[in-house]
Amino acid sequence: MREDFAEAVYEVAGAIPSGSVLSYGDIAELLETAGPRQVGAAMSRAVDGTPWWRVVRAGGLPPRGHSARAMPFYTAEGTPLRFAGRRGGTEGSYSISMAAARWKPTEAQQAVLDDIRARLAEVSGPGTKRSHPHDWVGP
DNA sequence: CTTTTGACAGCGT
DNA sequence: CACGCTGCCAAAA
Repeated sequence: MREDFAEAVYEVAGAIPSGSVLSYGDIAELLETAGPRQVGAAMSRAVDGTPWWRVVRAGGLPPRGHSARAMPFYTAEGTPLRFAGRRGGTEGSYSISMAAARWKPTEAQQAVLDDIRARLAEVSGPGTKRSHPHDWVGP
């Protein structure tokens, strides 16, 4: 049943509740497949309707080249932000308070995420997987 | 098959 | 705090 990596990423993104966020790395870790860059690559091709602004960089910075477009969503959803300088209105430079905004899934939500991961792993199950005998670190 | 390419992460300067 | 470098890993060329 062919679950694309990108598909899995979109499902996870869609599972993030309003007002919360996950980092690219978080999602990569969740899926136990690939790394942050693949998640970013997938998000860049996300279809309209995907809550892309809820997937941010580890440091709390919004997706490259999309900070301005993301801002309204954060203010609307009440996502905890921090502003540079916090002196007057230096807007344009802001970031998300990861400590406060980072999504902490409940058990039920975690189960859903696990399911997504499992379906993704199904693709590279026994048989289709080819080990990498290449990277042995040798004595 | 090899090479290039990212909406990244982490550390050093 | 702002760059710059290196590591990363799957997909596309």
